[in-house]
Amino acid sequence: MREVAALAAVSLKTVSRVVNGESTVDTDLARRVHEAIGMLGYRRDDSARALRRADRVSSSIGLVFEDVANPFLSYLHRAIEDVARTRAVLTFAASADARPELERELALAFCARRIDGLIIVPAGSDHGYLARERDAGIALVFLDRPPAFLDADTVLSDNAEATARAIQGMAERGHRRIGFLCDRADLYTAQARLRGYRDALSVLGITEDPALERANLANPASTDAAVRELFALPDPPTALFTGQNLITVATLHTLRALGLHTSVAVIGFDDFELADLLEPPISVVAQNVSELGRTAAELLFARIDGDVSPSKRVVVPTKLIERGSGEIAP
Amino acid sequence: MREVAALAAVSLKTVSRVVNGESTVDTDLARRVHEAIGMLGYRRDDSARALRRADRVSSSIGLVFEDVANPFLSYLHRAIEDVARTRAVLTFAASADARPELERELALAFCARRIDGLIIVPAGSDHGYLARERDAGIALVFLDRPPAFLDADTVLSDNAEATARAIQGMAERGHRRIGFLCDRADLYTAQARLRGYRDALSVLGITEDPALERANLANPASTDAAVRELFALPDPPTALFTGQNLITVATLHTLRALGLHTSVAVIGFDDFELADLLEPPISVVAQNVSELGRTAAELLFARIDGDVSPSKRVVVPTKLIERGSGEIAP
DNA sequence: CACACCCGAGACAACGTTGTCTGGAGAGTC
DNA sequence: GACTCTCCAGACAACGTTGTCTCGGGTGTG
Repeated sequence: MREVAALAAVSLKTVSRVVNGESTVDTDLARRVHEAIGMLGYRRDDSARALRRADRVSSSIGLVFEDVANPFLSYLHRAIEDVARTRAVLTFAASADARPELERELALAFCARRIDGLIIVPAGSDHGYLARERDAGIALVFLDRPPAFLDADTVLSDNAEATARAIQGMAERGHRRIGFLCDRADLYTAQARLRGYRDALSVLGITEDPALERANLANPASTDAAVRELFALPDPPTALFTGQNLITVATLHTLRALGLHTSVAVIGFDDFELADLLEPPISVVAQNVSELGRTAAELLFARIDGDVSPSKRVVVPTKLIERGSGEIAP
Repeated sequence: MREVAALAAVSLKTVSRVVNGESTVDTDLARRVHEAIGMLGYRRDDSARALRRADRVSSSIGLVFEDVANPFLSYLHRAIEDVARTRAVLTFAASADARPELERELALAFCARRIDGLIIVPAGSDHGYLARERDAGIALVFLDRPPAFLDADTVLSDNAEATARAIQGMAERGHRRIGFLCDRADLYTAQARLRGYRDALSVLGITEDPALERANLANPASTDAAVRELFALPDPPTALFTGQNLITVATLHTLRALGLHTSVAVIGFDDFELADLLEPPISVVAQNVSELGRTAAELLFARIDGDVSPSKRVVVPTKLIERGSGEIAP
């Protein structure tokens, strides 16, 4: 910038004005500045700019996800980015691997770079540490799962209700032994979906069998083992509800290996690519991913724009898509 | 920071030293500073820090992709992030939608935030504008596709060779009319794979039929139309090669709709989730995604660490996975 | 005891930018 | 012609840090 000013024979401040498109600059000076910028390849340093500007806006937001490669989350990422782009805001993303201490580290690293806002799909069990960051002016939105020990905007799917409806549908088709497979039991989504499962059984007057509930299936191998154990039971399930996309996929592999894919009913939480081309086509509880992402981004930007109203909690409805696998009779 | 210094009754510089873990601070003063930090919730501003530090390192890198929600790219994202994390480097990501002007805008926006390096999966046809950024000290690596009008490290798959091998395999099984479906013809990957297709036909002595080559399939709808047109030909293909994961998936939908999924041979470029559970299981040319991402990240960090050797071009081998669909006889 | 040496703490300036204020030139008014 | 007003350009300080330099006090040595 100093070099540009020297070459154009103007002051630093005039360069700044030209770069920022201020109209109060003489046409001739502006031309000289533009020429100098072209010759030197000068580009404004946006981080220094954010440091100095009165509003401290960095035009960037951070995303803390479990894994950017999980299709559900990468679609969310994209949906959020689409909203951010309309405001010329860049998006940071980081994978916390469902490790609370890493989640915290990443969230704080984002804050230390003075992003304008943070969208978190939390795995941690205490987000109190973010209160200070929010007080420092960083907008916060929790997505897919609510925060713990912190009051902040939250966007969720209707996990329990949707699961309950799916279970009821299976029961209406005659299933009495419905297996339930889910993610780590300390995650809100796993808990909520398990609650929906239990509520439905209770309403239906079906006695819960703890042997049919398998949680903490954090990887394909543990899911595979769990499915095999379920079907090694003396009285195996006739239907399965899988509480997350990766678990659904792993379960399908195992059912195929066991030759049970056409005889056991399956409904999965989360839709996934090619579900309709499998044999049988897979029924799912589909989350409205773009709506989840869009809503979270819009809440975030409203806060960034100065909204100080009480925290909001938005529940985005899911949709049961019956493709065949969920409608298999016992 | 000023408040911390005042509360601990030390100078700003001492706070800085404590925060940065320098050992030349009196234990008692350090304790007072830590207490003050705890009481005030102070956190260092890493953007101001990067501005002032001699090495100008921001500990962040940028990724410009076509779409962070494309599974191939989101896995790449993850692979790169894994390397970055070992160095406590944060990862920005942005989707350029294969729009060259947006790609340029995003790349420059990253540079304006003074990231340490940039990994680009390019769609643009001229990256000369990045020469200045590289001269300004930003490391650059091109991934999946090479840069145009710019000399920079590049990591690629063996697109043409892998495609040619797949086509040869199909020909050895008796196929003479093999359709080729690919992405936008201005993308390097589409060109390279098309070249492999043509080279193989030429080696095999099969006359090219332009009617069997369909490029510019940028979305599922155009892919669907192209596949239907191929099978409306008087002499339709007996096999298809699909040059990209999204095109493969769209093609499978259409083949199923046409009832041709068990009679037409299909090999797709890029592996994808559930390919093995489809009927028939889908044969693919699988890219070594984690190796691609890891290699790109390692090249980038080598540059960031000061490597000034000539540009490297790394080709990562792919693997043909024969699952059934590619081995269907004509 | 005098001297050199070392070490820790603070003062100061600087990173690249922008908000604020001032000054001077030109135009407009009576 | 003197005054005011307007407008544009530049000087200066500041954003939150850290590199460099200086200074003072304690330690070790002859």
